[in-house]
Amino acid sequence: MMNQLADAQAAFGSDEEFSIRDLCDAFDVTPRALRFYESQELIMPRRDGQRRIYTLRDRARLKLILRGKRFGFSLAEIRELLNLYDLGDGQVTQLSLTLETALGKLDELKERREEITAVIGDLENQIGLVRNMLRERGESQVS
Amino acid sequence: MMNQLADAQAAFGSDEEFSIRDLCDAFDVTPRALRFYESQELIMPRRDGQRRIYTLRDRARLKLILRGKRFGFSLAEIRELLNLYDLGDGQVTQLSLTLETALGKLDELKERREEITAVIGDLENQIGLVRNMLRERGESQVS
DNA sequence: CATGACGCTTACGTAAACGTCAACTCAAAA
DNA sequence: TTTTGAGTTGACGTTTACGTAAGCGTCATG
Repeated sequence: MMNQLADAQAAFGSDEEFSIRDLCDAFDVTPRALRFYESQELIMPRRDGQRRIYTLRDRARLKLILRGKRFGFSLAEIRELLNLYDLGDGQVTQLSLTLETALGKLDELKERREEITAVIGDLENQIGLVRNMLRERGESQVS
Repeated sequence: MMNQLADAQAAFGSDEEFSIRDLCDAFDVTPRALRFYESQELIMPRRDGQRRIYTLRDRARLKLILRGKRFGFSLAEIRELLNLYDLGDGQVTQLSLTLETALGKLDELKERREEITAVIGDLENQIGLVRNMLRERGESQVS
């Protein structure tokens, strides 16, 4: 029947807390993956007894994890990136050192963006070529 | 920067050839990796007896392979991309079908570029925050 | 009360992308 | 001619990022 009642506790507690399933559904990942990220110290949800409780902050971290993966970063590298974002939370240790790391990562990211731009350009050229071939042969059936 | 197609076509009529070591040194990969890519049909150098001989076209393909990897594409996906570039070489089969695939990949690439731009923006914000914290605390001791 | 549905941990399995090592070929150098 | 150096083919090992199955606890509903 009303499976939503299962969310009753979360509803009472707060609007900003999520079960493992909530996050899985929201980001299309498996519980196994989330537990694995936790074992790798990428997310650290608090516990209600055994059960994991995720906050909005955990959500944001997960978002970054999945983004990082799409760019070919390893989970270890992603953990580094995540640590950079933690600075806003009040941690002050070795701030300037971390700043260096951040600037490095920033350069890396910008270089990657240039690369992807180059690939996009090449691919657009190729597509132009193919379109010409189709036109010349009068076989153009695609927009 | 010249695009990959230009590189590949320059190979036409040219007699520039490379050993496996040449390519390894040029792109900082191991022979094992190149042989593996070959087993996955990403590069197909011709043989002089047993030995592999790579052309400029193979070089261009390798460049694309390594780029693709940096963006988290699997070798299987990269093979698809490479096949798109092969069209310039005279293959005409199922042109319009391939065009569809190419357009799809193009969208995917553009979306990734937007994502990476977002990440860059976030990181720049974080860096700004850290710089402020350093300034306010007057603890900026490391360059 | 029992039966799922969901979650937990522990542990082994797996696919991708190579690394590593052994054993061989083959041509050039010593 | 022996050695050396570069290249080759298996075959097995390794790391990453999970999948999968076993076995258990916990509720909420039939």
